Amino acid sequence: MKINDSTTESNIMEAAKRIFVLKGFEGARMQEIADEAGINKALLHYYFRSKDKLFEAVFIDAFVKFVPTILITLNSNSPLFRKIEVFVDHYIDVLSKNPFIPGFILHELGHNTERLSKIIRTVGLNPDLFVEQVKAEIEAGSINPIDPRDLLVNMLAMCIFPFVGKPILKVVLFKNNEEEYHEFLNRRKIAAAQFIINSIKKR
Amino acid sequence: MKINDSTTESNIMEAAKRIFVLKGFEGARMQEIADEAGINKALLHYYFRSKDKLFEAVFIDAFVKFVPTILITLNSNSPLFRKIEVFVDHYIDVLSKNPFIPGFILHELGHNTERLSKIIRTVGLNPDLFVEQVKAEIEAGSINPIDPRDLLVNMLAMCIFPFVGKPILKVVLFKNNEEEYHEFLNRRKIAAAQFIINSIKKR
DNA sequence: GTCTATATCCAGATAGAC
DNA sequence: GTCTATCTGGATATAGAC
Repeated sequence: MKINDSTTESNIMEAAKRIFVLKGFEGARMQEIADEAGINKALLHYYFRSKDKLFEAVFIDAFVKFVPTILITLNSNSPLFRKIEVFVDHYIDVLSKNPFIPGFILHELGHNTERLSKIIRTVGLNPDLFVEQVKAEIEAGSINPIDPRDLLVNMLAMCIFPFVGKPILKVVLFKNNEEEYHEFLNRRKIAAAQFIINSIKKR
Repeated sequence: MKINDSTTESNIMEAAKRIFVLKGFEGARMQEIADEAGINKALLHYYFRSKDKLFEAVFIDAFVKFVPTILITLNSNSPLFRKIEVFVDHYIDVLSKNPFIPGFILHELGHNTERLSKIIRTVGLNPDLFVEQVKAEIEAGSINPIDPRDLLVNMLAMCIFPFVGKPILKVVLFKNNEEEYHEFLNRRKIAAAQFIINSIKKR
């Protein structure tokens, strides 16, 4: 495991991550990354041979740091409703601190499917445990029938969409007011979980 | 109103839309657009002065053609549950035929907020009627209490996320199998509406 | 390891013939 | 209106001194 000392290499990685995440691969400039890291372009190429290589390093790092730590809550052994509450709360919390990550990952993944999708497989995201848990609840008759994968997609959608959709939501629903948008996000930590649970709860 | 004859100008617009939507502003090349339109670069600049101008024309066109025609179902005078069903069905249907549009609009909007957000305001998306309808239902006691804006966000999220999240969903949930992903989308036209209605329905 | 200077390439934009 | 040829700027990448 690599330690994140304050070496030049990790400086570059952090700077590159900020720029790439904000502007995307095509939009980012090596000059800008160099400036952000407080060094010059030549040094970027000394540490990472090319823009492509630097990007790939950054993308893998961002992906691995994010997606699994979030999905890990799915593999806990909490009861389903509690798990949903924790998942939504935790997910929205993490994304609030890194609001541009989901757009970044989804955009780059969508424009480099072949090259980057093997990264996903390498990380090995496994929803099986969650799927089984939901199936068990359905068979036990404690929740309404639903395809477990649909449920998972819904949970992801409810958490991620407010961030990728921010520019349009802010204008259309929140008078372009950053404050109102943030209140919305805070409410959402509870409201979204409630919405999901309400839908599958047997009453 | 402009008629879409098969003039050179509209040829360019259509070609540019395909390329821009697929690759984004930064990723698109004027050469590629020219090839797609079966003409040469110089002619692009003859009709639209610059890449910026061409992009803006394309973006406005895509935005205006899409967003309002979808949100129009929100302003019909159907009863709420029926409205949700129609909205979800119609929305997913339209997006299935134009799967890259939401990612395109959201990405570009997020990277050009100042410049493009006035376009949103110009189009004038107005959720007031829907908001009032939901409020009325809540006061009448026919659905569970919910912030109408939250409900709208949830509806959008349930429809849009499967498309922007396709690359990751396909790998993680559908064995990288395009066929399975499409079955998922088809199920979803009904399942998503059901999920939403279940959540707010009083029982 | 880090810098300055430079090479190389490519994309957007223009000139000008037809 | 449409083309070929060309200009120009900017971005990635390399050479080579320190």
